[in-house]
Amino acid sequence: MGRPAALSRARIVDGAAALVAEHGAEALTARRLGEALGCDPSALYRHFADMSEVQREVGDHFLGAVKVDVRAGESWDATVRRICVGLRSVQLRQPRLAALVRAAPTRLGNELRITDALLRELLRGGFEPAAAAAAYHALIELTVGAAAIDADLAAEPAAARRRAYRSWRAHYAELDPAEFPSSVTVSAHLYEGSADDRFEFALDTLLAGLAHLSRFT
Amino acid sequence: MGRPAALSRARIVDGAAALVAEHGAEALTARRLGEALGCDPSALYRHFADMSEVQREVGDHFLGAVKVDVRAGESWDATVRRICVGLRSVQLRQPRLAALVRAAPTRLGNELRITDALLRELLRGGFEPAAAAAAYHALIELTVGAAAIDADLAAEPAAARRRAYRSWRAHYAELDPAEFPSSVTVSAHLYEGSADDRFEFALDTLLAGLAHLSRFT
DNA sequence: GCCGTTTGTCAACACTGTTGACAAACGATG
DNA sequence: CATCGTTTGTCAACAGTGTTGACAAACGGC
Repeated sequence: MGRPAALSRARIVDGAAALVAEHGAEALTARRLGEALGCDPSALYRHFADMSEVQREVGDHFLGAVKVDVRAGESWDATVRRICVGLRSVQLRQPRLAALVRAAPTRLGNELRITDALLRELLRGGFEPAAAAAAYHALIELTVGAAAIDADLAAEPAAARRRAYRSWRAHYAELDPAEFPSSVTVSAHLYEGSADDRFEFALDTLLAGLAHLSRFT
Repeated sequence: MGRPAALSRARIVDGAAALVAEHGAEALTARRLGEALGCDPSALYRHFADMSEVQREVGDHFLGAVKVDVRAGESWDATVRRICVGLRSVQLRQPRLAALVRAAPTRLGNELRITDALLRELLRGGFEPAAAAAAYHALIELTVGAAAIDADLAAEPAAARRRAYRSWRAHYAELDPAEFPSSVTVSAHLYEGSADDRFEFALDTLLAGLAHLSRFT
């Protein structure tokens, strides 16, 4: 019944993911996606309510790269750390898409997988369900949030990133010491090292704080 | 020399801030701003390189609402907490603008004020400059990052927020226990309470972790 | 063979940021 | 006083964006 479907949700998401992988998330527009799929842009609306629905699915598609397997002998906090670092790296690779996934949980396959793995490790680490939920939210806020901050610059080549950090550092160093004394004092260490270093320090510190809340400590 | 300027950076920023305060950040477009100021949209480009420059200045304008004063007898971590909570509340009030300010530090007046106050408290709290910088970055990543996550929903009325949280919680509760056992176990506590509660738990836990790194402990 | 449904096409609408050519209005100069 | 150069705002246009409603093609069931 009805004209045979050349398109499907799966074909559209695949095409969209390929487009994003090759030309970046800003290339994911109705017209470019239609061109890539050999159809009119408006045909997409037969399968998705709007473009943001396509973006959500593509976002979850990329979350598939995050490894959440259990490893024998690995402590709960080491596993949590590994999952958060992996989640961050995926989000940094597709900054614009990450922006769409972070506001609300997509509750699609890959996101559920990651959520369940984090909760699994927290329960294993001696957190009661209520404490595990609180710890989960704290970890996600830091991980996804920090990725949101670092995403734009992460898209630039490493040399440009270092240049930006150096220029910001210099800016703080040259402030008026009377008005911004602490900034001038600390300036040499602001934006020192990589964004990954800074995130991992924050994550380790948060995990240390969380560890004190476990039943096992 | 030259035609007298009816516009100025200050007038444009004021008009833009008023526009944002009344109609939200998505109303900040060249055409609407031109209309509000009674000039052609293209006149803005005589004073700003592009619209993102206007947005940065408006973003910093709103940061003026964050109180960073010192209070006699308040511990360093209590002050840091207060500043972070204040910063978050401003960012939640103007979610779209916050998105533009977070990728790179604007290094404009109000942002510098907040940065200096946080560093001041960390130095007072017994952190060496390098440690203070690391702690500052961790606090900013959590605060600004979490705001990025919560911003969209924060724009909705409280009833809609609670409805969204309840619906997500229900979704986790109804997952297949064989595939997502931990999610089902914890589901009753996911997205429990307000986003502010969750943020403040994360902030307190991070601050507890940081406190162990101070010279004074 | 017709009918209804599904599905893709096409043209249009209402937006967006941005640019280049033009004109008005001023201060300084001859 | 007239002229010149500079500054500043206006206008029209370009190249995009998401989205919608009318239309036509292609199929399964009757």
